[in-house]
Amino acid sequence: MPHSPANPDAAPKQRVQDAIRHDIIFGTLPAGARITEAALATKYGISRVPVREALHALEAEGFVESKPYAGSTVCAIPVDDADDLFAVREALEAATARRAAKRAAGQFSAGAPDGQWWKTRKELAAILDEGDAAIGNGRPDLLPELNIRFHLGIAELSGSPSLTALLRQIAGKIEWLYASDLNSRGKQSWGEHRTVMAAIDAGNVPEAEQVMGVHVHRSRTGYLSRFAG
Amino acid sequence: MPHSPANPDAAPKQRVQDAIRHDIIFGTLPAGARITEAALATKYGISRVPVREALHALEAEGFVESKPYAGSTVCAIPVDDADDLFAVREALEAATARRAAKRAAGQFSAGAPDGQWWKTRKELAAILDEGDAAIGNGRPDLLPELNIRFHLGIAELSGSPSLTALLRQIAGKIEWLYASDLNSRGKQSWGEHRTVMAAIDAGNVPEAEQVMGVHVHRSRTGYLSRFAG
DNA sequence: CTACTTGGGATTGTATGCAATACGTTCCCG
DNA sequence: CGGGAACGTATTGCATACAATCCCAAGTAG
Repeated sequence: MPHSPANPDAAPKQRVQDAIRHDIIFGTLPAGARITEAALATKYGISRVPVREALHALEAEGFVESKPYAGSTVCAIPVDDADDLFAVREALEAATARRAAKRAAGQFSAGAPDGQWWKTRKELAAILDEGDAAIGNGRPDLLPELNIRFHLGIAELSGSPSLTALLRQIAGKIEWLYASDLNSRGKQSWGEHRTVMAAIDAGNVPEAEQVMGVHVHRSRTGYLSRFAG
Repeated sequence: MPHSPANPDAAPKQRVQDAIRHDIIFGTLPAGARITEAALATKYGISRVPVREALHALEAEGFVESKPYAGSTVCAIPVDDADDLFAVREALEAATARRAAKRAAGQFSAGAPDGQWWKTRKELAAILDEGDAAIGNGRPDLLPELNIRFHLGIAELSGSPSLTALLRQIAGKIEWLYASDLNSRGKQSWGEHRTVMAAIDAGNVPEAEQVMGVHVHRSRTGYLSRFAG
């Protein structure tokens, strides 16, 4: 959902925003490339206004940099920040997992079922199944996208928009890093997701926090060892 | 700079963005309040377009929530997220301080002085002096603003736009929390800033990280004890 | 030859008008 | 009297037009 390749019938602004981000993450738009609103407007057959809003949103996400009256350029891949980004992500996702477990306990027991919560929980179940199917069908290339959706889903379950927004921002950068690398830890990492989900469903707060922390930490060391060698 | 009260000769978009954020942080716009572009446009005597962009930026910052074709409302104060936000901030600022110290070592020794770096370093010195003066003159109310500028300045010194953007997002929320509370730990907390600065200037990487971590941690426990206790 | 000014062209920022969508209200039918 | 569907209003989303700003290059004075 967040960084899907293309949703033809979405709002124009969202469409071009996703398209540009995709082009940046996968290298079609290299770092330092100049971007002009007019060019994108003609390219996508829309006016400058939605393009402009998409660019500003991407600036907030950290993919492009704009200077007033001067134009926008593509930011550099934050490869030097990888270690620190993972460290922050560790603290952040430990918090989302802990809070998700806390809320889960309330959802399963008490008498005020939250429709949104159950919807997200169902989506997560579907994501896990899709991932397993992707592995079974020899399509591990689908895992990165599913991976991000899983982690954002957990953040949704935490019920904290603040934390979700922060994770969304970090996840974008991490997706960028992984796209430059070719993801590999895939299968083993994916299997750990069910452990996280189980801890949350059980309402086991400390275990949820700990398991998620270990999961993210492994992802971090995996990436760093692959990249820095 | 980031959340200044009002800069009359700034761009309209930036001006209304700061004004609205100020109104939200200091309670003029209460949580749940409906916001319409047209009303703000008349209020500030400008067109709907810059207002619209300001609102979208504030949505990315987590202060307002917008639904397509339905309008925007002021978000709730993230008081339940305080603990987690401080935890993430601890990891984040430990990273910025560490990287700032690492870069400082390079700046003082080697032969490639970075103009931007020195400019930020000078601004930080001015901020520290302003804070001392504010305390001396019995104006501790100026400290929260200076406090944020100091921490964002350290992030600038780290040379990482990713980390700076993340801190900016978190700092906005924390400023919001502190505004609902009335800041108190002020004076002692401010004094710790010179310790952080000294560690960075010395290029003492582990000490910079550790001192900043303790500083933020004290701020966290101080807030939580005041609020929950 | 250098430094400063002064144009032109390109690009973003803002204003206005129109189209698309959501929400509340009312009216009709059961 | 209750429920659901059509409708009107309010509000956002997009398109077009214009103004403000910046960058760069050419030209001129010293």
